[in-house]
Amino acid sequence: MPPTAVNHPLICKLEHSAALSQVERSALEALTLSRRPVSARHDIAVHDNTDRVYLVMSGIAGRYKTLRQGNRRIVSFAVPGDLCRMHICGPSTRDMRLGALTHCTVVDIPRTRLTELIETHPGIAHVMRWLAMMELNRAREWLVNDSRPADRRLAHHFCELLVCLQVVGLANENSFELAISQADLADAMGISQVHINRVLQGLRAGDLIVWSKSALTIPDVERLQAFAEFDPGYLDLRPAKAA
Amino acid sequence: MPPTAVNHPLICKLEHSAALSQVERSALEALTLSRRPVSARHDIAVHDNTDRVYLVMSGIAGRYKTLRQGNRRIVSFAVPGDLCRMHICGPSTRDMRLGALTHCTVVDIPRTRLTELIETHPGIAHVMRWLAMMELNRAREWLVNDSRPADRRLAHHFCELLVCLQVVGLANENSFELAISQADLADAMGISQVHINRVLQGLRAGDLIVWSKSALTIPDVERLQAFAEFDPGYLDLRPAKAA
DNA sequence: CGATGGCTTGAGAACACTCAATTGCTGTGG
DNA sequence: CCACAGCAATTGAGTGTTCTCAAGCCATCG
Repeated sequence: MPPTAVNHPLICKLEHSAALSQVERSALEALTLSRRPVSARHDIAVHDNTDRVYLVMSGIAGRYKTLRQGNRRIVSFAVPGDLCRMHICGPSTRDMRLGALTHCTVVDIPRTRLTELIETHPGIAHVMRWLAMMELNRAREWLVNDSRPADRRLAHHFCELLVCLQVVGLANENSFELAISQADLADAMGISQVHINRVLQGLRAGDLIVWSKSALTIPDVERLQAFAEFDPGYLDLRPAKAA
Repeated sequence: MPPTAVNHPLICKLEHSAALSQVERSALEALTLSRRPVSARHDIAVHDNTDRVYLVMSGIAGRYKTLRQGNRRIVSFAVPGDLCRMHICGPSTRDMRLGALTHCTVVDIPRTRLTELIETHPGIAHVMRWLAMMELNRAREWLVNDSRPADRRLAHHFCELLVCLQVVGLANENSFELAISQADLADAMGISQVHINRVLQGLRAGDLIVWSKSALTIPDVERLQAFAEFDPGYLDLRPAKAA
């Protein structure tokens, strides 16, 4: 197999939906040559610039909005392979921001070039539709998750991260690197920093997770999934990559 | 102007994104001839049937999921003109349900016929992409909303409902019919029935809303929007319908 | 008249918040 | 090597929100 499919998180992820032709893979790869570092706690997207799409190549970013009261709500994580600001029209989402939670490497993609690719390559158009749908499923799953008690909610996030990082080869069977802060996690769950600390301690005490030195390990994945009521179906990933 | 555009909620809503040709309007209309009543508290969608899309013509429905613990979380409302179960692939969303909150009239649309329309009419394809994007924006806005205190959160839902119903001509400047129960509202907000009752009393006491006899009136729309921190930008509706 | 479904109220417990202080780690400059 | 600043994690204490359980009320409908 070509090394590009393995190393390139976007292609890696998209091919969990449907296989791409070699031409399509190359076209996508050509889009993502020039990379740019973004340090933690800095915004990736220029606020009112809507003619660019951003691809995360490494690190973890977050789509978020800051409320008048001052608290920030992260509405989704963007891990390597995730395209951001795809779905924008007019001045609509001008107050939804995109920031790096850890140090990130990103690619700026002109929206027009991506549109061209979609119009000329049916395979790319197909996987992009799949992407939009999966993002919607994911957002609604986060809403459902918001109704769960905090400990199960947090567990659910960990389960989702595990699967999403496995897709791009950044997690093994039961662990992955997670360098974000507790404050970021709190903002993603909609609870306070003090409280997430105590919830984390609860999960640790129950041997559901081990999180030290930026490495998160899940001793018993099935047990954590059962605890979180996690069912990966909504991510709609094919069981395995059939080269 | 033709009466169909005024009376048909789906066309009415889609034309807030971009104008459709007369041929496209007729094609959509032809899809939605046979209507079916669904009484309150009954599911609209057959659980594991994924080859149909549902269009709400009257009443209010909700997309929801029931958690193990027994509580139900509504992740979005479907008002007249809303297409449901558009975005499904594989067995993914098998546990996300679609139920009528009030008495509803719905149209069952074979997914294949809608796909045909999208493939043959570029205008329809365009507005469908807009629709998917708006649903994602909306879901993320609900997530942000979940971080607000309960009274502001409820106010935000009312503001959104007002705009969405105005789009299809089911709300006037500051009021609309709202026949759903407090329990439904509670499930949409992720709080208990007892609590929503008290939050409602708070909004009523502050003269922010009047809700009696299934009619919701907002005495001062700007004041409620300010209270809820509501900005309709995420719905991406054009200011007015230009015939 | 009784049944039903929805709304309202009370009371105590559980959960999550804020404020504030402490600890530990890490990189930097002297 | 130490002092220091900055950031993240932790802990305590008191407060406020939201929950559950339970009962009562009020329409509507047969």
